[in-house]
Amino acid sequence: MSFTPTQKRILKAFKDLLIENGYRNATTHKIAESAQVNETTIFRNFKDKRGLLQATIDQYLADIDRLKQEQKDTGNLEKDLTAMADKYQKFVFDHQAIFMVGLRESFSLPEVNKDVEKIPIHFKSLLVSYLKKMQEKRLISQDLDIEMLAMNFVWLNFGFFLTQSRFTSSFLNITHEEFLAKNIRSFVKELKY
Amino acid sequence: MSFTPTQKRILKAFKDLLIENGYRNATTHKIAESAQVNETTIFRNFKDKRGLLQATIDQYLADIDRLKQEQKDTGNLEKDLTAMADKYQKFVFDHQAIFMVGLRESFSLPEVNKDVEKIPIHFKSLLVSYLKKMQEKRLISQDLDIEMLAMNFVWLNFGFFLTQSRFTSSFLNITHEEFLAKNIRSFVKELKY
DNA sequence: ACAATGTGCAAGTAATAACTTGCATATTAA
DNA sequence: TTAATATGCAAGTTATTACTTGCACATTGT
Repeated sequence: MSFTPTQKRILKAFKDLLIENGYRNATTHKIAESAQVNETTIFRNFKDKRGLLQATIDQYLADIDRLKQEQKDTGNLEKDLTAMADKYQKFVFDHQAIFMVGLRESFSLPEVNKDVEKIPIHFKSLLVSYLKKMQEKRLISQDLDIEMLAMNFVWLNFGFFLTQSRFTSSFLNITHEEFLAKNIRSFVKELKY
Repeated sequence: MSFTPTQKRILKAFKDLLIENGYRNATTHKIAESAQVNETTIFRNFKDKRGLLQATIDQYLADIDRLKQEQKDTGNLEKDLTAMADKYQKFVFDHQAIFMVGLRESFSLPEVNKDVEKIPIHFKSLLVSYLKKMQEKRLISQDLDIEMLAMNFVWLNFGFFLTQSRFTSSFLNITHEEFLAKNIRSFVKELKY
């Protein structure tokens, strides 16, 4: 999992092209051009194009494990939920390349799709267990459909992220900070007694 | 805008492949196979591959115009918002092919992306004007951030649709009906006094 | 009955993309 | 200083893909 400077440049170029064109349409020619290396250097370092994808997935999976470790609740709803949403959004942003591939090439690369699916699944279970704990502590209303609220929050974040990343209209887009501040406050309102 | 049975079969096969593989990776060979016609028949009917895309876009644009026409409010918040969400989701579902292409090939086919962007833009402005009207009629709270709530609703629907269409885990997915029933009720709660 | 129209089929073309190979050259490590 | 290692470069291979052409055949309207 440690890479030479050349390998890092190649992987960076590869990821940029994944975001724009997806795996199948990211040509080794363009990767080489963007990384400013000779095309053959790619094959010598990563064996084949699949090797590039595998290296990217390996980085991603290692990072998911790290994400699952850290977790600290304060009991302050707005603060905790903001932190969770922020963490989730930042993670998806950092791994945008593999995330987009998992979405758009879900049919041709089902393994990648399975790996990407792990994010919303983890995010949802994180939310469910957090909300249940808050219910036990009597900090939020007792008659809430927690499963639904958690999914609601996941969909909202997912929808926001994709709108930001795929649409340019300012009519649809706000800043990450504004999203966190306003939308989470409104979500928290739903939870209170 | 009227097509022969052969042309309809070709367009159907094309759209199915757009959903799975996107435009660039939908090969004329596979389209022909799926439509059970000879590959040459495609070119004779639609000139080139771009012609297939254009025909699909034309159908989509005509349908968007139709969507913008129909609009009937009852004043019943839950009913109206459910109808809107339902209409939006059904529309996106019907035009999933072009919708997915606009998302995943936003860099290589920016024109398609622009056309697809029209949906959330229209959906948002529909919601904003509806909520403003309800505010004037004193049917919902006066101190609401309507812009934000409308976008919130758009993101929620968008996130739900993509999760449904791209992820298979039952942990993340519920039925269309359940989504409408539960999530909209919860959204309506936020609006009331 | 016949002419137009649409489709199937076989063959081919030109461009692109993922690799391979062989060799020259530059950098680094003993 | 020398030997290993990494990279650049030029050329080529193989497969795929969008698209073309020419001809045979079948359906349909007059």
